[in-house]
Amino acid sequence: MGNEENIEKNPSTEEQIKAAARRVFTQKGYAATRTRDIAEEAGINLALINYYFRSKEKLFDIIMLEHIQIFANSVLDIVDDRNTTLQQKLQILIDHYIDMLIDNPNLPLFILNEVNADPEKLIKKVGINNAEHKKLYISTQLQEMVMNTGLPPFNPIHLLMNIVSLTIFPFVGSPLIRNRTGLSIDEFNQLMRERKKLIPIWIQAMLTSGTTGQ
Amino acid sequence: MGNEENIEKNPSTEEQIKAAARRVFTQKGYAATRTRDIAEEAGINLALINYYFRSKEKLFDIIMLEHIQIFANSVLDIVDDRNTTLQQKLQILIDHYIDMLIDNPNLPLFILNEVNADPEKLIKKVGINNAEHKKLYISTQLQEMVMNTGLPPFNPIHLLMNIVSLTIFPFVGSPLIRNRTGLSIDEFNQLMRERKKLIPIWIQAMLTSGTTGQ
DNA sequence: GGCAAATTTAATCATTTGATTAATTTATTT
DNA sequence: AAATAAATTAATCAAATGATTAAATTTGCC
Repeated sequence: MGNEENIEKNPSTEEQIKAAARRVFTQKGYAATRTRDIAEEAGINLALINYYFRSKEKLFDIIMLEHIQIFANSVLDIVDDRNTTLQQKLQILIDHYIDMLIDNPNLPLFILNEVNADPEKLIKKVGINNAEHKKLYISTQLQEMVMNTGLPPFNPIHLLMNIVSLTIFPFVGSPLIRNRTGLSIDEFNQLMRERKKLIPIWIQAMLTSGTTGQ
Repeated sequence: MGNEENIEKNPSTEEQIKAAARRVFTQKGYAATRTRDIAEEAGINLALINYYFRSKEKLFDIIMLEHIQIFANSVLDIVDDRNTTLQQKLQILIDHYIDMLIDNPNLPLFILNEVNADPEKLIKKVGINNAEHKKLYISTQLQEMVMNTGLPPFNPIHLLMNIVSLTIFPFVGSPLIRNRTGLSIDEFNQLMRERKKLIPIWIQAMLTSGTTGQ
């Protein structure tokens, strides 16, 4: 009992707990989640959570890290691909994220909350070290694109915000949207899939509208 | 002691508690907030919270209701004004909301969370009765606008989502954005003020781009 | 089968937390 | 000023909650 090392454990129960924790944490957030909720959801004895994960917080950290990885997953590859145009990258990213969000609809709110609770802690924990700030190929492409349009100097932050807003926000607001419109989950998801085609068009329209920043 | 009626109370302490509760609840959410946090923040004795507000939940409901009212405030008037065009309405709404969000930056995440926790409960509590679904003048204007463009049939939900997304999401993501970009609060707010002019232009660009719905 | 390690369980602990109580202080009324 | 009501405080309660423990059970191994 009470062994400190991870010397070979039954992955089944451990994974059961993680799966339950994933569901409960993501749906209710850290503070509102009771370890007993997780135990019940997983159908296991309460003590097993501490047996396998030492503490509620350690378990949470694991789930959080996984979620961040889901979020960051493959994005670097897409963004740093030298064989795709900017437009192609945008399309691929939006496709990727909307599919991911349909599968994990309450991921964004969960992450936004934890970032809000303590931005430093999360960044540190996940370890998005600023070494990651190496020049990505997409940056070069953005620069070029801005040069090539005869448009007034261009603030890329607005562009980035817009893409992220248009893609993610509807999922964050989905409970309210669905409640007000009466849309079913399937109908809502169908709308989101429509946005895969629409968002790139809208972004393009913004760009050629002549103003995307001061 | 323990009187049940609201027969005249010192508004000072009561308001002090409400102000503290507003800050703490909005910043940490319901579950993570301890009544002791509120008492400390207000600089009053813990028991006074129950003396004035009966329970944590009752106090929370009051704060929440206030917040919703801030959100809904004056919107109906703007939206139902027969003397402004659709474009003017859009501009006024965005101006209004961005100013409000600069003053209350963590209001959206707070509300999104509580809606997410229990959509029914919130709607019921706030009492957005569907009687509110009377025909607003803006609906007529939207219809007309859609008719007047020769564009393919138009899904207003996307348009609404886009306006709300572009306006609100940057505030929800602000901790992350600021952390990543190194922007100060003032610089961030300046960006948001820029968006007052930009969002209507972008929306217009979307509309004339030929596709805003299936 | 028998043994040791790993896993699981039920019971319990110590804190935290929302709430209450009884006593004290302050304000209001007569 | 006395009496009454309102507001405030310190102490405490009961339930909830994260965590631990010791015993029981299961598993893997010879």
